[in-house]
Amino acid sequence: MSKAELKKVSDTKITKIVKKGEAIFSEGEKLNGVFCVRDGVSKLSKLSPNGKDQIVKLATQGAVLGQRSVIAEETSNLSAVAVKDMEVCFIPKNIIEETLNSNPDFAVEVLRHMAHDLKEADDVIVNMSQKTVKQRVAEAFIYLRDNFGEDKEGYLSLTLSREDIANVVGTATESAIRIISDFKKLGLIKTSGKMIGIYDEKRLLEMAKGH
Amino acid sequence: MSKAELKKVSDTKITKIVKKGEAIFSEGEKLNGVFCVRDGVSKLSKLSPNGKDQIVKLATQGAVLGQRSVIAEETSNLSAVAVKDMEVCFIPKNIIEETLNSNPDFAVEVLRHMAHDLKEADDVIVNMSQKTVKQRVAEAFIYLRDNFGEDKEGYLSLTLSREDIANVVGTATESAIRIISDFKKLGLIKTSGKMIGIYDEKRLLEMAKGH
DNA sequence: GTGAAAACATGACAATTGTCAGTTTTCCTA
DNA sequence: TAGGAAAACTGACAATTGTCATGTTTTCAC
Repeated sequence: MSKAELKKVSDTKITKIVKKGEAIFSEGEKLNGVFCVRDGVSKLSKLSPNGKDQIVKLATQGAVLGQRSVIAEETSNLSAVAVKDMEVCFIPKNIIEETLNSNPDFAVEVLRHMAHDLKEADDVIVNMSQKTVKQRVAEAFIYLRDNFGEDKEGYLSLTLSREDIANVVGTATESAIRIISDFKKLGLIKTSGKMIGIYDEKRLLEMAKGH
Repeated sequence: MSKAELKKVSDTKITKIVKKGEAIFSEGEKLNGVFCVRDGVSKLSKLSPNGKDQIVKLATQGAVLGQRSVIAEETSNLSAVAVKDMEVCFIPKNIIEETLNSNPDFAVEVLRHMAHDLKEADDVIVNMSQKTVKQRVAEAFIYLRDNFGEDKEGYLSLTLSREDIANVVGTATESAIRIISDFKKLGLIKTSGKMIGIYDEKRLLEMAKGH
């Protein structure tokens, strides 16, 4: 089963609407299938012992949620909550398992995909531990632009709350807000309400790399 | 090919000795196979832009290194350096690929393994971003004890330099050293040269969770 | 054994980041 | 569209962490 075939399967399945703020699944939940994202954006986060949510990944169109847990036959280690109204479809566990066992190509494709996720996770670890909050915020904006695009006025298409930005970056909401203000004063970005637009990509990139 | 069969294959291969401090492979290198750890311990680390090394994982007996890169057909995103004399064996890429394509069970097993690694990576991300350095150091000692054991005098079997400890935890070497001194003063651990032993596991665990 | 290099340790200080306690703005619903 | 809740913002301060400079101990090759 190729990606195209998988898509075909997912096309035939009934899709479900998930409104912004609603959960698709929660940490610790046993999943009996995976979810394909047809539209919208979901944040995948994990609650830390101190009560804060760390966002580990943002998933959009084409992403598959819950794969890891279904394959490892474990409860989910992450929660999935929509940050933009979503359309998702569900593929039951047994279909996944059957296909995995019968079709090596499919397994290898999933494997490749997971290998890629693992590399990304390694990169996040290094960023988290070796970069300053300011650098991580700068990087986050570039990431959001590259992955979700911007509208005609130059604002990021994906609008996250300040709290969500802080949770992506792994810092206190107040710190994130302060840094956003600083960036605005420095002319690196512009804001309008909660929307954020990149003005000076070059300097923002320099900032992300550290001066 | 089951894990046992894989082990058999690896047993027939010529093993190589890697001395403490020597590299098995480096970041950016193209790998034409994977390495099975027969004995010893390797650190998997990634250089951050500011020149510091972040240790992402410690691999010991039974671990397979380079899997991710071979599967994704990418250069390695990590360096592997021995922190304790090692014995490793090499399995060429083409054998891995053939087996992956012909044997669904093998692919599924590798998949499971990678799913597990991915979960661990998510946990590390949360720890890095949401815990204090002190909490992370405490956690590191417990991790080292649980995964590598301790000798009869109660010292951790795996002795890392203070610098390596700092690189696991993602902090400055001086900060790590200071915290180790504090823990010693508090009676949580004992030290003898660079060796470290856990005295009060309960309080160390409390420390790791945050008070 | 001995001397040099590396690793460990400590002090002083500055920079970063978090917390708490508010005020202002925005957004949504009735 | 008014009113109330949630989100965004700001200031003051404390805690954490990094940096630099320096002294001490350990390690290891000769």
